[in-house]
Amino acid sequence: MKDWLNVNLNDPTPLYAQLERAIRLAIATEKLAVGAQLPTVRQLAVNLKINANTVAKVYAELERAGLLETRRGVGTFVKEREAALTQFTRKRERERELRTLADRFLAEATVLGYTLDEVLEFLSSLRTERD
Amino acid sequence: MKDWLNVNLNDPTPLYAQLERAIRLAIATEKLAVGAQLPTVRQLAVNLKINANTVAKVYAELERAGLLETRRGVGTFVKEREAALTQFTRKRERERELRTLADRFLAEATVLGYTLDEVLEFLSSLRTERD
DNA sequence: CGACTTGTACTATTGCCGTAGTACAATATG
DNA sequence: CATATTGTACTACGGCAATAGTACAAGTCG
Repeated sequence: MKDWLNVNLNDPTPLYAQLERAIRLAIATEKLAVGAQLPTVRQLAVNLKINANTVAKVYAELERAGLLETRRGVGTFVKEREAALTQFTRKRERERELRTLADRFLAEATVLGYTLDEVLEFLSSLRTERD
Repeated sequence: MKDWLNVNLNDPTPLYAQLERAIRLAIATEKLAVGAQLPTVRQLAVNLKINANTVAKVYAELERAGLLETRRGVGTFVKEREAALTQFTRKRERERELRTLADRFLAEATVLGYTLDEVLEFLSSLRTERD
């Protein structure tokens, strides 16, 4: 359960950045629905085996960004507002971001020993098995 | 000229990690062919506006990984791949990891508004992008 | 009210990334 | 041989990520 929100200690990317990405992604893909409660700061820290401060900073940052809403003594929840942001980004920007994502993904895949062709083949196979 | 091998200072990912990724990717996509010479440590440092030590560490790391070969007073070159390296981990395991990477990548691309087909097309274009 | 839960705010400390500068080692070249 | 070029090694330093611990603030609930 709760396999979203994971963090990789081997990844050189800072934990706070990984966690923020994970939460943003979970919200965007609606694995975290609007109004849903996130794990408490302390609980998530224990789950991910990271420090509570790190989690707290991410929550605070995401609240500043308008994605989350926190109520003391209650918990942290997914706020209503969203969606417009990604659509309003320009085409060039989106392309650049896709490029970044692809670079990361391919680099990680090649570390596993896959060639570019093999990765492409794998992704192609996903196309058929999806809806 | 040489638009591969770039680094983003805004990205929270450490520079050395970004650079390592970029080089691995360039090799995988054969923008850096086997035997090709990489920029010198100092030159690349100037180009990317980062410190020479950072570049040197990446080169050293990639040599340890068996991807590069360095000859003092000459330069750093792409080594011939042995390909047997990756057989250490089990196939099932590698497949599962690739699946995880792919899922995340596709989810993020989807958030950007891309379809699976568009992503595939984009990745395919990387293969033939040779200049 | 009082105990509990939740998020927030500090301080202190450790460790690594990245920079800066310098010196050295090995090789090519004239 | 002398010099330039290339990679390597080392020290020192600043900055920030992350940990650890503690205390506080603002709610909930019995």
